[in-house]
Amino acid sequence: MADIAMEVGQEGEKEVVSRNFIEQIIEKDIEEGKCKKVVTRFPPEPNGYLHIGHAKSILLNYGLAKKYGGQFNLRFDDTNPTKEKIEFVDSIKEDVQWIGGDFEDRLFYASNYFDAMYEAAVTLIKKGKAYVCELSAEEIREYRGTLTQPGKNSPYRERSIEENLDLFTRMKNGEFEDGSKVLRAKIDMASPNINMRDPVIYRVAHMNHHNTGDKWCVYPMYDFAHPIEDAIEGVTHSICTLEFEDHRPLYDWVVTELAYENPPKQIEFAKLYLTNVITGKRYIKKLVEEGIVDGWDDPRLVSIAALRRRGFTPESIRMFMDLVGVSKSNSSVDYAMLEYCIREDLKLKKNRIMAVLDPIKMVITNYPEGQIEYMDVPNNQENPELGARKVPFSRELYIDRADFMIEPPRKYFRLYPGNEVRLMNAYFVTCQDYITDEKGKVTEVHCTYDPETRSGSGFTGRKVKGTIHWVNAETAVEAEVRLYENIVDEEKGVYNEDGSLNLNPNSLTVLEKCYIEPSVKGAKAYDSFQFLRHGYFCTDVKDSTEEHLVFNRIVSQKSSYKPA
RNA sequence: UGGGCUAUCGCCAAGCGGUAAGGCACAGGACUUUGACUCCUGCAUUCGCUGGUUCAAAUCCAGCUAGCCCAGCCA
Repeated sequence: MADIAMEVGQEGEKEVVSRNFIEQIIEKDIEEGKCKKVVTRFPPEPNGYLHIGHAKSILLNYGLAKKYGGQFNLRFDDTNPTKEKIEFVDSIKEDVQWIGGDFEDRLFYASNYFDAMYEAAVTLIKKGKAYVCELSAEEIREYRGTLTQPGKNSPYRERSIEENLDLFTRMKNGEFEDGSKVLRAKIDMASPNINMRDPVIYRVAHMNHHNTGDKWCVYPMYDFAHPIEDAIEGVTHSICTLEFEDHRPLYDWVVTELAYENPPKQIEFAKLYLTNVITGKRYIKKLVEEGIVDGWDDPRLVSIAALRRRGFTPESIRMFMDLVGVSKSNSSVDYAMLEYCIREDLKLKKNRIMAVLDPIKMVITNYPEGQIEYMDVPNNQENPELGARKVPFSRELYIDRADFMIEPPRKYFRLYPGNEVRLMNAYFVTCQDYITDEKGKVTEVHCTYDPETRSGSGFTGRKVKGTIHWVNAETAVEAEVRLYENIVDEEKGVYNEDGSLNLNPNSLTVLEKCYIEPSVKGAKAYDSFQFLRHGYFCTDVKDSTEEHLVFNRIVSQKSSYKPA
């Protein structure tokens, strides 16, 4: 999103270039010589899979580094072993790369800086700026005061430097139990900003760390660790979300007390919220853990893995982030904007095939029995570069139930008795008759075709208003189609107030006996394409086989047909 | 009188004292071998509210109002 919104008008017109507020800050820093080379980073904690909200952060940070010729790092902020797993670091690496956050060889771990952080803590103690506190967690909370009342000093606040050094060393050496002692920064218990009321900066946790194993039993807290991580890597602009604004004074306190030469600067921006979906790692996590969805990449989610499985492209997500922009106001972007981006990206890029979701048989009564001809069908009508294919056509076809009506409403111009339509890429057909079962459900439609109207023949004798999809009955491939919808909508939310689940009952619809063109049989051809007359974009998923295909619906195109 | 932040069209979002960009959505129309796509057209006399400064204010000042965040030994 760094190369966002640049519109150059006609010659002579003024050029409109807009920059987001972070770019303005960076450009000012560069101008003033405060920053020679821009360094940004994406610092996830490996405690879950990435979702679309993270994509905004990744692309923002990456885009900024790229725009200003700087560098972008991926760094795991793994300072709390209780929540982190190697499974998550692997998935995060993959997702960051997939989305286009190219960190080259700069993959870092906060846990690799534990030695430096420990030394930094010792430095603080020696400066008289940190002390070992033996208050319990509850007591610390009580001493902290409230939002409206100041806190009071810990009785351990005035220990000697020597004693603090000794105690901290022994904390590191494993002499104390979890929770018995913490190291605190000595700042101001009366600060109106609660984060400055002698925050805990190191805690004891006897636990195996996914990267450092059993080497440590003391771990730094985020507020202390993060600025150090940034400073070590030479990060110039440490971009994070709005809820960390109150932490900035502490961030600055740490880099100041530790006297880093070119201290990084924290800048906050608003998280991405999307209508109609569940963002928020903890909710996604809950759905996964409770088995409500079939994993982190369930297509009903908006994790990056799920978006990938649904057929969203990295390009479409990048375009989306460009359109969304960056600001400091909490906002919720309309899901329609994401849909627009995937339509825009796929429409010239992917094959468009014919398929019927709910088949009814069509018999062309004046077409010779046993004859098959192969129609030339462009893979994408708007992009000849994608080539063409041969699609078999014969006397018996399947069309979609929605494309035929016995008694059409006004302005319906697909098939109905007496009406003529085009079978896409084939002939004009006119409905002569239809057959229903005992319940009145249509089972067969009988038509006649006009040989002169073959597609590509140049026939201009008359026009039809409707064009419908079809599939040759004998050679069609049967498929199972799974239509996925986002798991919640905006109003209801995933969970009710009492904690019960509020699952969208239509979040997954399985359609059996759908028919797909035979010419695209074979899994590769199904990698994301436009599907059906109104153009669902689909992609195959892991269980595709020769005769049985599974699709995820990504998004439907707009349809301007509205029955009366 | 805790502190911090935000407020411009249904949804995002430019704008940074000189008289409201753009995109999505929506609504008309043209075109059409996908009712798609494409192409035209329309869509904020007004910038949360109220005052003030100024020749001129969405932009500066003051006071309100609304929303979000903060009292983890999470990040």
